[in-house]
Amino acid sequence: MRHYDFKQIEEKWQKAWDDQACFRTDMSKDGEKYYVLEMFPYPSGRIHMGHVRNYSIGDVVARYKRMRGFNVLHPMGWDAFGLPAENAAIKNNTHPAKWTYENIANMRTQLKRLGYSYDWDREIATCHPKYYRFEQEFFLKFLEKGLVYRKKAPVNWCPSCHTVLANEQVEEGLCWRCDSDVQQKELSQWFLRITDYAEELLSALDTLKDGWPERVLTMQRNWIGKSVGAQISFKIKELDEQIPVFTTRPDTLFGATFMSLAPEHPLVEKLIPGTGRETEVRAFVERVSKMDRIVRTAEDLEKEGVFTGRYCINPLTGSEMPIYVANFVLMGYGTGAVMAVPAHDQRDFEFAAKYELPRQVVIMPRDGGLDPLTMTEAYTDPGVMANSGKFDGMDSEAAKQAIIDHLAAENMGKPTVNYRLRDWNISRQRYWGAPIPVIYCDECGIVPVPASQLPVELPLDVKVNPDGRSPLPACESFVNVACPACGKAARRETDTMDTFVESSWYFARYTSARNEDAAFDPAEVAYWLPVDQYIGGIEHAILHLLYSRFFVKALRDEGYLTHDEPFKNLLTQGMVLLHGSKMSKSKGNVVDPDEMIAKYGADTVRLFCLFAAPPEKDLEWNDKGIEGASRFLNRLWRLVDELEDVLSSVGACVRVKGTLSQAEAELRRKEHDTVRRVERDIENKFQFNTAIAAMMELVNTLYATKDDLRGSAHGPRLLSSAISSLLVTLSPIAPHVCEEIWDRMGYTRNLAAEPWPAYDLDALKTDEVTVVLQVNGKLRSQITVAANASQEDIQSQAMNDQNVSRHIEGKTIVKTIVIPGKLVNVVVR
RNA sequence: GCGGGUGUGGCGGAAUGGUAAACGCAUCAGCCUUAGGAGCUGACGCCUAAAGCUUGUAGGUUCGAAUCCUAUCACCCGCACCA
Repeated sequence: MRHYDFKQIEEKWQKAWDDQACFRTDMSKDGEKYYVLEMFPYPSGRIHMGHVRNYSIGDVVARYKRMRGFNVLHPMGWDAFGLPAENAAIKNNTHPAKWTYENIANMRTQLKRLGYSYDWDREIATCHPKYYRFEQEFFLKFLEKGLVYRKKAPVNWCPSCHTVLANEQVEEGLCWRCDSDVQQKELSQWFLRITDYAEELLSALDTLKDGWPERVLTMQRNWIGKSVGAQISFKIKELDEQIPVFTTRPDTLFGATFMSLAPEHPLVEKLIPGTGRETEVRAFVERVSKMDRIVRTAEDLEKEGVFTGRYCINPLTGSEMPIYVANFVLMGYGTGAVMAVPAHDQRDFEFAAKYELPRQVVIMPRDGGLDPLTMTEAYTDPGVMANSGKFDGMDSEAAKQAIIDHLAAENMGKPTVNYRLRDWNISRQRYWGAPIPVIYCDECGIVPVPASQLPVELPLDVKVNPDGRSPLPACESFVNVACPACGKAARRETDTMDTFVESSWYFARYTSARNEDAAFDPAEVAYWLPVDQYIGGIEHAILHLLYSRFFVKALRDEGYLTHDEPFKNLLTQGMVLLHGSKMSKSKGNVVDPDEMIAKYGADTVRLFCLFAAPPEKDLEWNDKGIEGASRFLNRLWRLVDELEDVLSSVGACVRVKGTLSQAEAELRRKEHDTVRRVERDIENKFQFNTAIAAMMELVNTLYATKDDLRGSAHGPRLLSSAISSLLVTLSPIAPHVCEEIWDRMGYTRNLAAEPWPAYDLDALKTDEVTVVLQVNGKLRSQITVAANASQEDIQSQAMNDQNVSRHIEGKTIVKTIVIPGKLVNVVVR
């Protein structure tokens, strides 16, 4: 009796796979390509259970696809720039680079201990100059093309991180990383023109609908936020100015009775001089702009405003509309100005009621009955045009276009599509990031770093400031540089790029990870992309996935790539919970993977993560549950141990010929049925939990039959065959223990290189089947009949069944439904 | 408010419209053992003598519904004064 020494076994096979370069990938290999990728980790120091789950799912896919004959690319790397390195450097008085590379070394060891089948030759770290030099190259290409630009704009500022944030990194007014209150600040920053791709990013979501979860598509759709409408210009009375307005309801233009501007609107300062209302308006703007962001954007905030003293002209009615500044109008959406239609917009309705502004009904419900004087809320549905001049009587939906056409002809407006999506601010006032490759020259202005001077390396001989401010502006050797254009003294940009830029193209870099001359080898990248299966957490539904989609399109248009989308299929795995909440250090509810591996072994940890829940659902960690997983592998181990004499007597690669006894046929059937079920469950949405359940059943069957079969005519070979099939199908999930048993059974080739077994449909056939008998759809009995029994035969047997006849006695048989091999339903009245 | 999703034993979860609760955890009983936090065998939704009842709730379609449709409730997630 040999003990299941998982530690020794796992070390042995990890070394063997490594020594034989089992998982090195090569484009020239046979088979259809398959690129499976898990979201790469931030090197925070140690892996957590979420990583283990994510990478275990990916590894099963990779190993399974390899066994199915695919040429599989399965790489791993490190999202290595970012704030935590700086914070840790401050705390531990070290350097972010040292901290990061040490963490990478630690975590790489941890991942190797789990036996993942990565091609480690393609490993990348985004903080390495050989990685980010290509990012700088992209930046310069984008700059040349105008896809990246610099502008002074109000930006999201996190006072705690001392840096700006992209809109996507602000969650409910708080910094996504540290939960600090985000402030607005006016700064000159670099922006990527992601809005140029808004329409394609939206419409191409349709091409992903078979491979991406619905809710991720919906979140992206909402985030892009397309609205179709019109831009309309309102002339200001007594001033040579116009107010452009975006509206989705041009059909209500005749009902626009006043104008609302955002407090930050630049026109406000132009409007108020000479009206005698400067003090009041400025006080209001001041008060609103000082309000806490969360309070101000709360929905139940009372709608307030102040009259500016100016009027604009309704382009259709010619009537004067008072211009208000209103607290609910957002500068960041549309044009920051809203034409107010109290009768047909609830916010305008409330605002008008408060300030006693006129209300004009211009859309009537189809069944009439809308009284402007007694209405208690805005009527926002479509209807029939009224009080709208020549448009009266028209369907309001049709009138939208008609009014836009009319305005366009009069040069007062145009059809417009508005997006919620804003350009991506990629400047960060932090040290540990990729330098933005531009130089500021007093003579020449903004000068791109010449491509020949790339990479602009991040200087490592600096010390991070205890207050978190970037040390780069004070780093003379970095900042001071000769202008590439005129040669005079100039200064480098000291902002670095948002780390989401690095993660927007890493999946493509894996295809050419060691190429120092180009970001991507054209043949390699064309062969491998898109990623066939991407796996990661739902938290990246917008940020990373939207940016990556944008980057692929932008790089495509620069000629780097030929694909439109990066990720063909997306699996968003659930979180790993302990006691109902996400594991986190601060909550103190963390299960350490290393401890679990030491206690149960990597195979057991992998098995549990895959068995406890389907991949998309949250997984509740359960200390008893992992013991169950451990018990299963031990049971398998003991089974083979107990059968060692039998197995060694038949050797490897057995074939079974001849007529089988019933018990023998039953085991053979179970073997093939298990292969069929495991294959089906993996192919169908990666349902590893039910695949494992099927394999557990096979082990149970083997235990139940082994003593009878070890002495039967074909028993030994059937037992050997069933165990072999079990090992092959279980090996993607628990690779080490399977390799070890496989080896002990006398097979010489590595299990990792073994093809997936084919199940035999003939073996699945049975002589007899159980047929369920129902009366009026209710289960009454069951009978066993020959598998080839005729419909009539089954029906007559069913009628003769005692339980059935008891329930149909004295009643009229209306009809009888017979599903061959399954059930009989007798309908009586 | 808009959009997406989920409701099944004590727990995690299974069920191409066809025997609800596979597989596992927990629990209980028995066996084995000097001992066991090991292993083996079995029981395990509710109510039961039988019948009957059971997939959040109420309807519907169907010979037959956890599964399809309608309504409703609860919970989770995303966006949100978006003009």
